[in-house]
Amino acid sequence: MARVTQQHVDARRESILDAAARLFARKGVNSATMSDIAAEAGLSAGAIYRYFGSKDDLLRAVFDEAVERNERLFREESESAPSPLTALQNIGRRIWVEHDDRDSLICEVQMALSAARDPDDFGLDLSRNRQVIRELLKSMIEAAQASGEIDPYIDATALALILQAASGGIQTLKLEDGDSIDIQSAFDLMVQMVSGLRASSSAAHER
Amino acid sequence: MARVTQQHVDARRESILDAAARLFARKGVNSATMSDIAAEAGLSAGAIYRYFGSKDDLLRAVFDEAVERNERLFREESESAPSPLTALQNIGRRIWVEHDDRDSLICEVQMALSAARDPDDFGLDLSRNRQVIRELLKSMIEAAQASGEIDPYIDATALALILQAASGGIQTLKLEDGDSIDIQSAFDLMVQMVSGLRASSSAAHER
Amino acid sequence: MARVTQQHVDARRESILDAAARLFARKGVNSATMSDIAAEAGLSAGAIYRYFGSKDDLLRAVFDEAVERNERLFREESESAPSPLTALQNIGRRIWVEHDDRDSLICEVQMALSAARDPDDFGLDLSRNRQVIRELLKSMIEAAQASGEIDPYIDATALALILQAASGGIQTLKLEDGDSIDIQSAFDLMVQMVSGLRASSSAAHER
Amino acid sequence: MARVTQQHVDARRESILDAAARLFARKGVNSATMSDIAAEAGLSAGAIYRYFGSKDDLLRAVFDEAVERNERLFREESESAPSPLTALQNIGRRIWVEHDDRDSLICEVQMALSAARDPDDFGLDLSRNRQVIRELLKSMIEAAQASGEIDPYIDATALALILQAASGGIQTLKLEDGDSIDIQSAFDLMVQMVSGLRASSSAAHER
DNA sequence: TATGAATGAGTTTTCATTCAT
DNA sequence: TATGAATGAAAACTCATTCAT
Repeated sequence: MARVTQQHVDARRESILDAAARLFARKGVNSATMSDIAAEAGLSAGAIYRYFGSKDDLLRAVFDEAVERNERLFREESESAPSPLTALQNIGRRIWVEHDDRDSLICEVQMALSAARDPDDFGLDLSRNRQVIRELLKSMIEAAQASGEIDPYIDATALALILQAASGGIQTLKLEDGDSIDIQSAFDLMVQMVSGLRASSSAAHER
Repeated sequence: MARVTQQHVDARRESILDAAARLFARKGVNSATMSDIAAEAGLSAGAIYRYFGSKDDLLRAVFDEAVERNERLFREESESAPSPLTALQNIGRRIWVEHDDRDSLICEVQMALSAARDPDDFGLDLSRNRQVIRELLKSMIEAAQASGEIDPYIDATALALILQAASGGIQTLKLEDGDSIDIQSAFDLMVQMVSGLRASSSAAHER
Repeated sequence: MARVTQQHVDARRESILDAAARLFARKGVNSATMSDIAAEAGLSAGAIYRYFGSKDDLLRAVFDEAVERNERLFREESESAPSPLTALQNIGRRIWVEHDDRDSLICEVQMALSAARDPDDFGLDLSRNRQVIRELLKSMIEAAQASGEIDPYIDATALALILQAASGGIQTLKLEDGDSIDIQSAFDLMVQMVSGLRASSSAAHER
Repeated sequence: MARVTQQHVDARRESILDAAARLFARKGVNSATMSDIAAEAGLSAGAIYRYFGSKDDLLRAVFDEAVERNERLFREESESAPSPLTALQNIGRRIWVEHDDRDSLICEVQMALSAARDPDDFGLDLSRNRQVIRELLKSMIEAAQASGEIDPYIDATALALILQAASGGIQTLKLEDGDSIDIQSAFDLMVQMVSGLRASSSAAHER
């Protein structure tokens, strides 16, 4: 296998990362053994160590990739969308509705991680990442408020938190109860609820 | 030793259950060791086995209790509230805002469980439980629609799913990022968004 | 085993330390497995971890104890002996001739350690310890020179090095070829060689 | 490929043997991995197996070569030296003072081996080898006694043991504390101590 | 009943060895 | 011949569970 160059190595790395993300999300970080992951990737346990120094390294890599995907998602949509609200909707659609196996992991992995690990280890990074996302959401909401798409009297921070919570929750439910759920309808309704905030503006700032 | 009556036994059982729930939520099911739990309950590791046959039994008991609490929560509120929407709001408030350590576990434990276990074991029960909750929510929403508190053209199933997802997500965020979050504002906004569905009804059923 | 107090715990710790020292010396640090050590101590592998956090901890403990024994040996003899040379001889005798299994490990363990480990880990401590011993030997030799027991023209540093080398070497040989060796005669001759340095003084400082 | 002749194969074998000896001595037999050795020899791990059937084979080969070098050392010196004592001194000098990396391994390797391996495997050979060396030393000492260079009342066996022990010990110290040691002075003193045995003869056999 | 020492099965990790290229 | 990816058999370590006290 002397000729199996970088390309092959990269592909392997990817497939391990993929398998790990899948299993971390499915079984939890602790329950997913290196053997499980190796099997899922079509390898023996020991082989993984050629690509990742330890289970923790692998975990970190999965996490980093999830973070990166998330950022890319936000960046792409906010750059290409015609308006802030549209951007928000597109991001929401991609998280709620459209997704391959890999995309769905963006949030699950983080939740699985946080549920399964000592906060001292990863917790800070996870928490920081969630906060960053919340800030991004808040900025987009404020932009939408500035452009008149969302009621300016709404508490942007609170809305960002709700969107994050609902998205996270939906990911978990999709992952676990996948078949018995009609995501599309839920997403449409969510959009409607956010849009509805325009009409109810007077009620809002009088509370 | 005959004097160590049922009362004492029950108290011990309770405190173990309590400690277990706390630790399962805090560290994840796998990372919480029997010794951890015993220490948290003020016992030695071996003693737990007098009250629960195995860690799995304990896990199951914690789960069952969480389910039971959840049911009690719904029952109490729907019986005492003056209207369906108020009931929903009260339930929401108790889940989002008011809660002692124990209550906050209602959802976390479920998430922790689902994140940490092989779906073959617990998954079905968890999934079934979540479905039951969704049905309950749906019934309450439909009741609110019947009484004119919520726009009747709204998809009750979708709303139930959103409420469940958001509540679950909020629990996780509270558990992990607790300090940096303003739950009360988020809850108020959530209430407003659900209420807002009344005003936007015409838009909704024309989609 | 609730009543098995500190005394029992200490005894266990001792016996594990004992077994570990024996096996480290006999098979080398790497080849001596935790199971080996446990078996030698009459335990299962896992049990050791109740007393020592890791194999490295155990190694360190064995090392520390060896150092301590060594120091005690030097201290006792140099305090109680009637003269510096006698002290040196007594120390020598205890290292070369008299010794139970445990004492013989004083040096072997250090050699086994150094032979089997990455110098980055333990090497510095080992080296420092050996240097300390050499300094002690040198001081004793100089005292003997001051009191006229050893030729003052002898290079005390060089003699200390020789004594340390010979003692270390002897320990290894004893450990490995034990039965086929007549230690007593070798020790007597060594004493004679050191004593002989008195007579050859003139030759020495004329070189 | 037919051109890659015996010459090339032998050179490769030599360089692997060299690398292995160096690493066995430096890191210990267990800690030196086949990859380490291969890298040190400028090869890949798998390639070694073209020259040595297994790590154990390689170990054995290193050992055998060390033995052979040792024997050659003794043979050369005892043949070329003008007198038995001079031969002993020359051998000593080559072991204590002069040596390239490879020569210094003569003893270290044996010590590393013995420290790192189950006595059942190699131990016997090692022990036998050491005994052979001791016998050689003894013969040379006896020759020196016969020629009047060393006091005939000295116990030749005991002196051989001391020389072997001191040489072995020195090798270890040199390997590990190399820089902080003045070998030359120690060697000179050792020579002096052996020579001194001439003068102290009367004292010796009267003890 | 409670303790906590001990066991043993399971998990991560390492590395000699094999083998497709 | 040489490579280095992959395997698989240990070895370190963890922890649910048992049991003598």
